[in-house]
Amino acid sequence: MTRRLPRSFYARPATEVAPDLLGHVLVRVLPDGTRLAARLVEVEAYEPDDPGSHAFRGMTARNEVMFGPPGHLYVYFTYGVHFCMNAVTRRAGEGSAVLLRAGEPLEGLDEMRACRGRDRPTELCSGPGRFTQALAIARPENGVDLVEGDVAWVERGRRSGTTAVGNRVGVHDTTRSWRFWVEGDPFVSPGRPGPPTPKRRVRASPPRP
DNA sequence: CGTTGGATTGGCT
DNA sequence: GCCAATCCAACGC
Repeated sequence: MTRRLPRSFYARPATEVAPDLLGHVLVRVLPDGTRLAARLVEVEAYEPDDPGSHAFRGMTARNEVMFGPPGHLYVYFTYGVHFCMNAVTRRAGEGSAVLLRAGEPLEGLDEMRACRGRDRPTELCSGPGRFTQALAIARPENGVDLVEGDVAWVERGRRSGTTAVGNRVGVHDTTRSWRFWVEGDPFVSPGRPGPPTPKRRVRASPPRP
């Protein structure tokens, strides 16, 4: 039996692949052979007809990997400081991916600490920018094959806990609740302004005294 | 061609 | 709670 998730796993809508990824293990092998691993606990889906997606306005040099075949890593640079990584989903030409937002460190914690400059396990892979930094994933890793390559892949892991659903972080769209995480898992990212669970609509403020 | 702001984070007021 | 860091795609003129 093989532990690695096959191409067919990724060749589905991101909204299906995303929750299914929770519990599986992202493995990253550094150039020197060091193996790092983290259990996925928080992801977000980005679909073709989705204004919040980089792919929404068509293919560009930046997002071309998103339009390639499924099972590849789409890495992009943001805020002039950080990298974020995604697993490409659906079929070539469609433009869809799952953002890997957080993981529980399993192997290579000291290497991750060196990359991150932090010690606490919850500060290693809990957040999309942190996650890529901990695994030493940046521009050179954009486009790597997660199914046949030897740089990074996803192995089958055990599903545990309940899957929670909410709005995506930093995406101003309350109609697509495509963020998925393991309920109560301590390695889920803090999500700055507070985890974007479905927002309540607030009524006009009451009369002042 | 200039401006704006983002699938973020960490440090400081 | 606020903001700087620091690149670049998207959009307006």
